Amino acid sequence: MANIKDVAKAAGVSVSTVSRVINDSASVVPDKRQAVLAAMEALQYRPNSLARALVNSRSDCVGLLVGEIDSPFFGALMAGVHHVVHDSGKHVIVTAGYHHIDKERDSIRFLLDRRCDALVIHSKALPDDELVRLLELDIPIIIVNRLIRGWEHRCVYLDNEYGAYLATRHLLSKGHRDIAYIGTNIAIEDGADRVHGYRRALEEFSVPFNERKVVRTFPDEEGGHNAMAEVVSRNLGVTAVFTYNDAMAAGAITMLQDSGHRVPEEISVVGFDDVILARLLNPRLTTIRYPVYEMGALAARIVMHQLDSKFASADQPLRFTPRLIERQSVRDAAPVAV
Amino acid sequence: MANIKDVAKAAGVSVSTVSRVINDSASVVPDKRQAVLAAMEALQYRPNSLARALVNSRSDCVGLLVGEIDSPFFGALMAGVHHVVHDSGKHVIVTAGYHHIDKERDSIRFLLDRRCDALVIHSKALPDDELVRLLELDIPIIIVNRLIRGWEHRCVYLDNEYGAYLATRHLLSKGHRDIAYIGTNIAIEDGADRVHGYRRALEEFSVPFNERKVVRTFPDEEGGHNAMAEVVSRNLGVTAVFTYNDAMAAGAITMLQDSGHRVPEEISVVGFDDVILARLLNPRLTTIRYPVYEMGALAARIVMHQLDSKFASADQPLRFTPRLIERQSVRDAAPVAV
DNA sequence: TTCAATCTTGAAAACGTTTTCAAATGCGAT
DNA sequence: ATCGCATTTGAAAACGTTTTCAAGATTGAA
Repeated sequence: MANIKDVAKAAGVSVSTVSRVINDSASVVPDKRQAVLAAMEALQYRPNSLARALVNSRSDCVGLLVGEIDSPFFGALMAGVHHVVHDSGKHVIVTAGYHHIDKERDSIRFLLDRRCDALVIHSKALPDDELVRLLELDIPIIIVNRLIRGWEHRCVYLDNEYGAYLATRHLLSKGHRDIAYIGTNIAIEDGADRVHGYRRALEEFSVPFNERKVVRTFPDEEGGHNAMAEVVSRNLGVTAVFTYNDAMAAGAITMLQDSGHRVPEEISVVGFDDVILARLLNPRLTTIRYPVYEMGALAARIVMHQLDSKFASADQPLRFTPRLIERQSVRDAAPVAV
Repeated sequence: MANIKDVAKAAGVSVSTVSRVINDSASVVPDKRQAVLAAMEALQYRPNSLARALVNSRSDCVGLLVGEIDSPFFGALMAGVHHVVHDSGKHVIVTAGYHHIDKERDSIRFLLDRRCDALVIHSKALPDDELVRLLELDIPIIIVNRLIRGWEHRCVYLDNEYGAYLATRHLLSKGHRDIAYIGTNIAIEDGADRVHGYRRALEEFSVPFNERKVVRTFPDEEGGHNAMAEVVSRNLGVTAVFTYNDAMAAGAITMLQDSGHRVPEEISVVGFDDVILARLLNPRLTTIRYPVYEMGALAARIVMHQLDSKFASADQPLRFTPRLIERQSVRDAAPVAV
């Protein structure tokens, strides 16, 4: 592949001149400029971005760490980040941590080694202090979907407690009193927050919390399915279920329908996230809207602005408030229960 | 951030020695090695991968171009590629083309400029000759989900015609004779192939092809919804629908259910792709399995092997055969029709 | 103790850019 | 023609690595 020297030689000028026309960083007389342009075209020359990044110490890349690449939730996060970064003429490098501490660490190392100009990080597994050490680096970094005490200004997050509270309160207001919670078995903050929200709503309605009504499994469809089976087998007289995410809700619904229970006639279900899936399920899922696309976009806008104040600053609160999306998976509490 | 010189200074050795311990490319006496290791640790040194890539002319990155980042189909493709590339200790850089010619071109440029060692490309918009020009470059490149004449050995693709044939034949074998096809309005090879498969099955059953029974819209849920509405409004006595992909099938089903039609009792539906969604729809969607994860993994294995024959070669045919997945969205043709 | 063979080491060149700096050129005014 | 000034140019250094090469140190045998 042709390099800048080849172009210089072909155009009969020095490499400096070629560099100048590439970046038009200084004036070059018209005929030389033409010669350079022609040579670049003829040789199909493309500047080596690695060399360029090396000398500029700027790679024009924003690194993004997500949980999985293959998930609607992270898909929306990636899309939000991609969108604003591309609009700024920069690029995104995505890596996935699969909620595993070593993989998350490796991924962040990779992004740093690649000399990304800024980072947007979604980490579930890394401990706070390790993230803080990152934040102390002098590159723009935003943490998404997690709140680190003392670093609120660097975190774009959702009020998970309130989301769970909303969901549970909705069920309670429909007359449900025996509400199961299907949670994640990954030890992660938002998991704990959601349990808190669930408990707070219960308390508000003077419904005693019953540990047996909460089941924790892996937060995917299968996990939801298994958890639901477990709840049913416990025979707790449950009339409603609130799940950690929509995928688990989907699994729970499938399990219920397969075992002859009608949703929502017998059992109401509320999910969390409002991924595309939620609208397509049958019954359409009542859920908590998690504006993850917007949060990704905001995180990206913030780092872009920190990188270069020519990019619009995002004067928005970093804390997002979830919202209840009522669809068709909730009914008034029925006498029949499981 | 500390560089190799700082480490050398701190350890009291030359940069060459540091480099040697980093890569253990040559022997270094134990005490110096220890000193270097200690200095690296103390300075939190991480080699600059850009500089490294520059001199090695090897970036340890595989570039991947997909259609959208936020889609279950491409999610599976990315996951497949990610998986094998990571297992080989290399990294993936993903870009999205959004089925737009300029964006696809830019994305590929970006990956090439970044000096990716190899490329896996899913392109809908770029013309054949432009892709051929890429294939002629001397870096490993595999084209996914598209067949370029004369370059079969560089394309990992699905027999789309056969998939559509299978779907249509399934419907015909269940007694359906008035079968609508909801296709994509994007001018792309696989779109045309699927129409062919649909027509071939029709011919085989001596059912005349009726252009009015095919509606083309944007290949997403909304497109499917609109297309279905259009089909219904045409009053063609249709008893079954075959759609270009599962998202369109979801949209079509939603439209039918909202307008009081029962699926599959009145209308049968068959999708294409078998994304996660298909299993979760109600009724669960009968569809054509598109093994996109496997195809991504195969493409990745091939380029990895071309890069370095120490990676296992993938002795597999590059052409994948779709398979019918029977679930619950198809019934025998009913007398009532729309 | 000496010599050759082997190990270990550091200086310097290379990768492909951008940028600084000083030299060369062009131009208008005298 | 000459001077001064602004414009345009190229050589060289820099970015952070790896690698080649030759020199220096060490070892073992004679």
